[in-house]
Amino acid sequence: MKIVTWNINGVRARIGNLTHWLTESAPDMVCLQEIKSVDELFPRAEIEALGYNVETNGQKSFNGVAILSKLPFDEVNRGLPGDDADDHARFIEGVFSTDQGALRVASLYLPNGNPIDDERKFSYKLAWMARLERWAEERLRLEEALVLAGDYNVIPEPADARFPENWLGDALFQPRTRQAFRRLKNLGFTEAVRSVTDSAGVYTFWDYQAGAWQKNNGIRIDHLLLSPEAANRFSSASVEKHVRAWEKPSDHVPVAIELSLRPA
DNA sequence: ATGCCACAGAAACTGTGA
Repeated sequence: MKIVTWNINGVRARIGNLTHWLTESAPDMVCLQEIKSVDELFPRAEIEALGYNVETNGQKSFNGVAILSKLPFDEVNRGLPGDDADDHARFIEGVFSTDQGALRVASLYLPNGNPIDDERKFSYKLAWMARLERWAEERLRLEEALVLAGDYNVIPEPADARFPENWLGDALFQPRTRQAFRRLKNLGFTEAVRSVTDSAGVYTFWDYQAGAWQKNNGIRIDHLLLSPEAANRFSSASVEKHVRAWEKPSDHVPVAIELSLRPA
């Protein structure tokens, strides 16, 4: 089973791009972030026509996440628990039946957190990460195949940026941000890409500005975390970098994993 | 120190992103 995370940066602006990629890449499941659309305007017909079930947690203008799946949804949950006052659409979870039992997949869009001296921004990011950690700890107790896929807005290590020195003052590379990501991983997750390669220069985002793509000035901020039950079925990971060179690209590219699971 | 570029929504600009 191929599971992919992709920050699409506006699903309506990029629906042609998305359907072309779905046909080419043929994923079983896709976690989208930054759909920038309310649920009513999400272009579901084009995606359903390719054989996908669609569940969204959208919002006007910003944020918004979705899961596209060839497997039917047994259950859908919207929103990360832990703060009833948080009205950002950054989280959706789906549960599926496989030959190995339940598969639980979350599509998450972690807050950017900049600027770091703005309490409303950076502390919101850290609070969101703390909520994610609590939620993940609870879910791990289920001992299911669990995949936390999304735009984490976290550069985990210096090797995950072409120019790490440029990111020292940025919320994506702050010590507290990196520590929160380590704390989450250390609950018992395997980070998919880093478990198959320790190479520097693996990036998932290149800014639109200042020719970042042409200069390969990238960062690795889109991640998939696997529970032990998912990691035991995990065989490969790949970054679909060529998509960044397409016409009207997202600034992020798809990150894919393969799990040896079959539909129930 | 800021803009570079891009999207959405309201409206020819602002907010947000990373």
